[in-house]
Amino acid sequence: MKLKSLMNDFIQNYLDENAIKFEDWNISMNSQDGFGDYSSNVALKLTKQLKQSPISIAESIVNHSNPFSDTFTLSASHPGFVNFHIADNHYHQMVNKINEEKENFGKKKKLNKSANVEFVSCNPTGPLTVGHGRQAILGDMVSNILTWNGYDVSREYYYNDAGKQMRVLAESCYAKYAQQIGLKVPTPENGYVGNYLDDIALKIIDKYGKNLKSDNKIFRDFTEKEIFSNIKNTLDSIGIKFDIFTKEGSFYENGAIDNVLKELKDKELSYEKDGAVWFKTSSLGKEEDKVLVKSSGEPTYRLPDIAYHADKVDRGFDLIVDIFGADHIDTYPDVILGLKCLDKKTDHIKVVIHQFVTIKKSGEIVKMSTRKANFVTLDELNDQLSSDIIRYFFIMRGANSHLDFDLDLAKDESEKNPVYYLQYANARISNLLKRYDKEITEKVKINLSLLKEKDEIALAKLLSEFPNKMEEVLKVLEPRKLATYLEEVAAAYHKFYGNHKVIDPQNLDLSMARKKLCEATKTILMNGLSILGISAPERM
RNA sequence: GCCCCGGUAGCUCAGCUGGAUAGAGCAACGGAUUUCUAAUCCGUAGGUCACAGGUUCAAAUCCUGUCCGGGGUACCA
Repeated sequence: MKLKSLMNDFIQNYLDENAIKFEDWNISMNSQDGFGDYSSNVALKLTKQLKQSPISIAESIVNHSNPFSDTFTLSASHPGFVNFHIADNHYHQMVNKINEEKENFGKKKKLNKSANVEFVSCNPTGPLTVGHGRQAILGDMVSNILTWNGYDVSREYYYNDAGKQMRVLAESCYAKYAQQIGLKVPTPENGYVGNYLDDIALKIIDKYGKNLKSDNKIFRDFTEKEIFSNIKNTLDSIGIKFDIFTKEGSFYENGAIDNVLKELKDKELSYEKDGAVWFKTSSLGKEEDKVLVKSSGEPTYRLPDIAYHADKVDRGFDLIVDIFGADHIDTYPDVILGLKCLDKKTDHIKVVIHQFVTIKKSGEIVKMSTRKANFVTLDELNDQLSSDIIRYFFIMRGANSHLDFDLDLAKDESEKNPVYYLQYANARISNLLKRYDKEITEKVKINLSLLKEKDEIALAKLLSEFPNKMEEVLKVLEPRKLATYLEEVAAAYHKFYGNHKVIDPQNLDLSMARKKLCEATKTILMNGLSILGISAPERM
């Protein structure tokens, strides 16, 4: 039944019968018509091996007997393509299949494989910014993509509540506290200055009074708790929940970090110099060695990260995905290298890197600096925009491209806003289906072979591609690709809708066939949108 | 200096595991509205795919170099 495998079988048959050994061909969908639905480059690729012109090879293939003539016919075209013309009947069957399988169409059965997706992983030193937002949305959608493809997915948030940054945070919070009660305590150098700390300081005064000393644990613990609960609320409001929160501190407590150090030392992959412990990365193909433990005795981020990843590998996941910002581009290879040194498996670790986000407001780019509290928080976006819009805008660009978040466009509730294009297609269908049931009450047998118009076949063809598309999306872990596909589906539907009347009491059979096509379209849109975590309203 | 990402229509970007005439949205212009929801559709116009070499039957796509933009390059995370 799978179209691609039939086409591949056809070519394979030809090769086998002519005793040709060859594997390196592909079959791709044609977006423009004129050359059939799919084409293969097999003849072009065989030119050298067979020492014949590509077009004559293509003609020979095309004239070979075709056991799948119910599904496709063939043609050859210059300079040597083998074209597959798919029978409408195939697409009719696909529409039928979509309608039978509904929300399971294109969905993979459980693989019995586990996947772990780590994302956000931001230390509780301040509110989430739009930069984290991109990562949060990306990670959530990647998780959904894996679930859809049969993985058991756990979403993990890794953070450090014990490091230097947290100490600075506590000092900054004390400074705010002291300032609130009239003491002249300066904000620490490189400290945090955001307004959110004022709120927290006030809460501390409320709850614990004005007599706390600067070294009171409350400043650290209370602040962390407050900020972390805000982070969770923010994530919650855009529909993101984590299964596991892992603290960096636990790897100190359970000795994992000491073990890493010991093992590297035993393998002579680390050494001491200037009071610090160095990772001998230069002997592993890197340009220079990296510090694992500072001369102060504190580890760099590298060491716990290695221990943490070793732990993830040991937990036995079949797939480990790390979603990182562009600032990790240079650093994650060190972690992978560390794992290899510990003889850990690493080829099942996939790293998704995304570029940074800027906010565009009134046509101008808002420059952001985290420490100076000159940033746009995710909450601010949340206050102004629906989670659908936020989700959609964060994947409007591929992860590897810089993202200008156009606030004015996002707020625009007109047709200029591309997110509505998808939702509108679904709303149109919903309304039409309701209307159909009101206007046509006669029972009619379903006969999809009445779908012959170009717009109908083009739409059905696109819908049939959904499972292939999801496989592609799985390979690259790139939600944008799915969004692009859904835009194509919506466009094909709007076009069909504009050119053809679905409800026609004069032609009940055709009405029914078209209704079925609409239902299939709705299924695809809803399946796709659910993976993106975007709602599919019935009315707009 | 080194590393990563980007440079495609006036603007924002798809396309990039090489394939046949490079796509979409916005903006511009012209049409469709007694509508199955016009948040839509149809049409016109708009391109040396940054530049230069190379590989190939075939390059926006791969390789090398150059230019421009963004980011990274800590005993910060």
